[in-house]
Amino acid sequence: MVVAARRERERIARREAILDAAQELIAEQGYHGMRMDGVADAAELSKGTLYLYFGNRDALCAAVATRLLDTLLPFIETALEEASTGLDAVQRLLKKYYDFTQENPHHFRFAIEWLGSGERMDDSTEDFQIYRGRVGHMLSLVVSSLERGQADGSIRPDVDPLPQAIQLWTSFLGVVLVGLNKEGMSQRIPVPVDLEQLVPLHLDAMVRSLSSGEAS
Amino acid sequence: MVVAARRERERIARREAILDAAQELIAEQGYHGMRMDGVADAAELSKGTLYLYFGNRDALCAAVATRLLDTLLPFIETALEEASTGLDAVQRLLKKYYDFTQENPHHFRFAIEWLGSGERMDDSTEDFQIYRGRVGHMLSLVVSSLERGQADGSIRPDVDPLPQAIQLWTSFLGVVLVGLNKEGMSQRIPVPVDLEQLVPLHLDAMVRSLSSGEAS
DNA sequence: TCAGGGACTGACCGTTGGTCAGTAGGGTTC
DNA sequence: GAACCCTACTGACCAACGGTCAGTCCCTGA
Repeated sequence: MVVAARRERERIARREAILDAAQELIAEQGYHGMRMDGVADAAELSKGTLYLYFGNRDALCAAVATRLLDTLLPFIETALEEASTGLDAVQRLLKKYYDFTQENPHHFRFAIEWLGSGERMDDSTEDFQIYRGRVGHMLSLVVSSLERGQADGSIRPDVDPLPQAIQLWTSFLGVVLVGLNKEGMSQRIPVPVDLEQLVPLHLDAMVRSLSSGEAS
Repeated sequence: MVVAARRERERIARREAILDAAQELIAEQGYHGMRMDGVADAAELSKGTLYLYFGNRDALCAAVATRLLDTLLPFIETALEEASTGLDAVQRLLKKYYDFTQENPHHFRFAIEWLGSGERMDDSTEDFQIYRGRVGHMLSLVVSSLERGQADGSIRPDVDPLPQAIQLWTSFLGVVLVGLNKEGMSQRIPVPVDLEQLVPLHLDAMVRSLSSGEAS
């Protein structure tokens, strides 16, 4: 059926239009500032229509997050190729992710909220499953970098790659979370400190703890 | 005026009653599940009255959080006294905080949400200022432990205590955040890993990166 | 020409944080 | 002890927002 194929194309195009509208609103207002009414207005659709394309608000957020994360992946893959050792690859990967959070702070906040949400956020929708898959892929890149480091001798052989990758990832999340709100945070954390140096400091700590001790 | 003194006592008692109600609801339902109507019902007051004692919902949450954090401090102080070295003190402190998050997961989620909230959460109220002060005190304990470690030689002398304390704290936040939802997280992170080992793994990494290399 | 159905609409609903005009009653003043 | 005042408290009300659904429009295929 030719009609069915055209319908499918139109459906995908409309979905993309909704995503465009949502992404722009999120970039302006953050995930919390993004309203379904606002997306409907921006996409020139009624609110009800949004729910024909996305299960609920969280699913729409997840779909936008997936889009954003997909723009990051090529950069990370390039960085991994350019790395001289596995340990170097881990550093470059985290650095690239950090740069990404600086450009897309709202995406990062969404990810953090999801991880901390307990049962509050409905992540059973298909769009969320897809996002989850992307996160899993990112983690697998950390794991393989650790394995690469053990193969080339730059990373301690007694490291267990999978749990260590999670440790690397999650500890990095906390550092970035605080480093992200440099302006507001200096009031939240009632101590005078330059948050700009936090990420390099953390990367240094991670490298020290992973390094086999061989000359780099 | 005797009357004024009694009024003041009554006011404090009522405030405590509201805090009791809120704290119980938070323990049951989490910070997000806590409703102002629910607190009013539980405290046998009208909702309007709550706003005579707390600037807004966030302020009430912060006041409960302050209460909880205050129960943690003595345990941490004891742990610091029992520590043999500064490096040991850092480990014990983080471990005690971790135990606290296991017992009070909702408090921890609130703290994370505050840190990541950007401008969303109104933390300008007096109750929030007080909470902020408590957080600052916790951080100062990490700083002094690092200094102690440099004095007794267990921690590298080239560590800068204040930024390093923030790095320790924030990286720990991320690890605990993920470790907290052990059940749900195993579906969020699409990788099979025992999240129970995450915190020890992270503590080990932190010790490796801080240690001066001297025998413990 | 007409029946079928997919896409879309927008008025409506429930929930919830926050507001404010009004009330009750103990304290103060004369 | 009467009149007044002031503090604490009330609860009906509002606006914002995620989500729903009966109804409409129009393309398609017979």
